[in-house]
Amino acid sequence: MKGPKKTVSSAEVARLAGVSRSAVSRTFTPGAYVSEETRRRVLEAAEMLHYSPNAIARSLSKKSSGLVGIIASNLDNPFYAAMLAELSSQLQRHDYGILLLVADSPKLDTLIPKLLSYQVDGVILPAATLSSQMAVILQRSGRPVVLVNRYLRDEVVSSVSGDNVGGGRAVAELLVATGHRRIAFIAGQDDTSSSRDRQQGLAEGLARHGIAICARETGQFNHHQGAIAARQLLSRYPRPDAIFCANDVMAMGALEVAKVEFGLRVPEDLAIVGYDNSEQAGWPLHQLTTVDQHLGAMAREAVELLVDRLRTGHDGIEHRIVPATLVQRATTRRRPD
Amino acid sequence: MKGPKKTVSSAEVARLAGVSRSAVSRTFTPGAYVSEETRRRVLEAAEMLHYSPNAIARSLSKKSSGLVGIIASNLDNPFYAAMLAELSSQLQRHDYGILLLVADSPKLDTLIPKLLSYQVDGVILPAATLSSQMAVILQRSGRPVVLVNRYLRDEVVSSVSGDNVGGGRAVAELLVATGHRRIAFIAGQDDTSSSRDRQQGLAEGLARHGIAICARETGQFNHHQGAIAARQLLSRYPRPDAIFCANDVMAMGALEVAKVEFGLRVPEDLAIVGYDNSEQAGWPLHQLTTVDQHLGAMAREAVELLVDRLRTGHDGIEHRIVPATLVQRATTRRRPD
DNA sequence: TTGTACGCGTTATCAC
DNA sequence: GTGATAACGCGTACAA
Repeated sequence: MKGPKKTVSSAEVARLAGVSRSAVSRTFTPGAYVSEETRRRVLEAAEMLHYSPNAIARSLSKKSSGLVGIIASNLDNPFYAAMLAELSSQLQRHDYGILLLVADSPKLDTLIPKLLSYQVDGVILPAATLSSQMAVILQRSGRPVVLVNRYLRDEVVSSVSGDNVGGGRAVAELLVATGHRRIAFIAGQDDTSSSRDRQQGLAEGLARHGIAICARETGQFNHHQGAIAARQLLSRYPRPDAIFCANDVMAMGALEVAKVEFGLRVPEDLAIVGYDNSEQAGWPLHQLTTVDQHLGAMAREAVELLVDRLRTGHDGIEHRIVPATLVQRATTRRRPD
Repeated sequence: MKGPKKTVSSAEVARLAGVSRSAVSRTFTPGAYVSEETRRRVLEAAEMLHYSPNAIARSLSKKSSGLVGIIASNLDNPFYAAMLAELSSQLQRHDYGILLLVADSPKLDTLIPKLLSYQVDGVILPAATLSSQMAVILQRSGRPVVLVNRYLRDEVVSSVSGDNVGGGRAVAELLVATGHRRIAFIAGQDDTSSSRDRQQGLAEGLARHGIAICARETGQFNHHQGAIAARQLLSRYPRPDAIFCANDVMAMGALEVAKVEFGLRVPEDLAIVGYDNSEQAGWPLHQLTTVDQHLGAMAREAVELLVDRLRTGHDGIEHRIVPATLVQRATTRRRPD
């Protein structure tokens, strides 16, 4: 029993069913006028021929592909891997297909036009580090674009992000309440809004208690650089008594350096806080205090935002912020009540 | 400066350049007969109009979409996240677009036809756990299909996987050489070839020294279940002195249980070995001995296999195996030389 | 080398 | 309700 090597078209179904191509088309178009009788005959013929409508042809005719482009990157970071899965899931729920572009490749510039050439209806960019220039190029193509976990200063493109400032503030409050005074920050990449805002939130929160961030290093959002940054910070004198990292991966790097290399007890000698509440953060060996970004909600909002633009056709820029929640675990001291 | 809201076609370019549509088409078709003169004029006109060929229309005309479907799953497992990134990168290198399907969603059955309706030229399935039935459905659609990290008994569909048997054997040799005799195994999902083969390799390797696997639990390839499985194993009497897990994530779960709950010293009291050599396995806090699958090579082979089928049109079933390498770290004792 | 004409599979429009 | 017919944007024999 071999399947249909050759592609079978609506014309053949029409012929077999003894109707016109239009009838076939209507049968497969939800909410179109077809009598029960013809519908039945068409479906029967389609079944026999293993027919199913050609989405490519439909796209051409409808001038809309039903495809959404996702430009992913940093899939080695669990947060972005999970984000991709969540976005895909949401888009699939809305019946959109997904054209994936992984941006870690060098020749990204040539890949974007390629994505566009497939007539994607819209684009989602879940990325802290993609050049902002890219978003503008996409926007210029006339399709709705939504940035996730990052925004642009000039607000020229829609975005959904977590409340990074609020998250940073919550961390500040926790650290101060648990007796810390020398608080350091490990940033991600400098030009990302997420890292910048988390730092700002921390600074603001500390300022309320007359404290300033005592030191700062950059960790590029990855484990290795995070470890290096921590090494720098912990070599200072006086040593910080708390480190807030712009994401979990860096925090785990810092945690390792603190325990393994400096023999510090966490949280007695040093408190460490991450950001993202990735699955690993909850594992017994880490028990990392962190901030939950509510990744699922972010994905939902992003897709909703995009789908709304797609359905209604209006093209307003919108900027949504999803609240963040502090998750206390074992890398910070218990807060006195 | 707004971009082209309306889609611009080759006809308009042709008119502006004073040539026929064919000339435009040829200009954008690598290796077609166009004089330098016309090519220049066409490109100039195209530039002015911001024209770029419509891949959807081309697909319809050429009866080939240039799209490859990837059905991903378990993106929370770093191995599969990395695999997706690597496959994408390779496909992009070969100039293929990627239609992504994330299979964790419930209504997968309705999603596959959707994928097919976009006329993907081929499909890659990087998945240990996807139902084998699905692969057959895809195969039946007449498109080349490549399974990654899994194969089917009846060999009816092409595949690329790691040398799981060899990897298991290498682990057995290491454990025996470092003095272990009571060796347990934590399996992934039972019906997956990868888990099955790793166990078989272990069993074979041990058998050479007259040893049998002393106990076995199932951990579903995830951290939580891996921890539960380890809890079971370590509660037995006599306690195993080594545990081999079918992947790293489960091994890290086991490691935590051993250290935190049972207060065991690793590797003195208990050796633990994982599989995948994921990035986390190398982190200082884990230092997990594991087996490197050479994920990059697997992805390369898979794409090569598919692209070859696509270009040449021949449809032979092929089964490739990528060698695995043991990576010794701190969760096993030093091997005496 | 260039242009004409047709086909790709579908949907939209309009008479019937 | 139904069936011709014209788009949709492009590749490509074929003839010139």
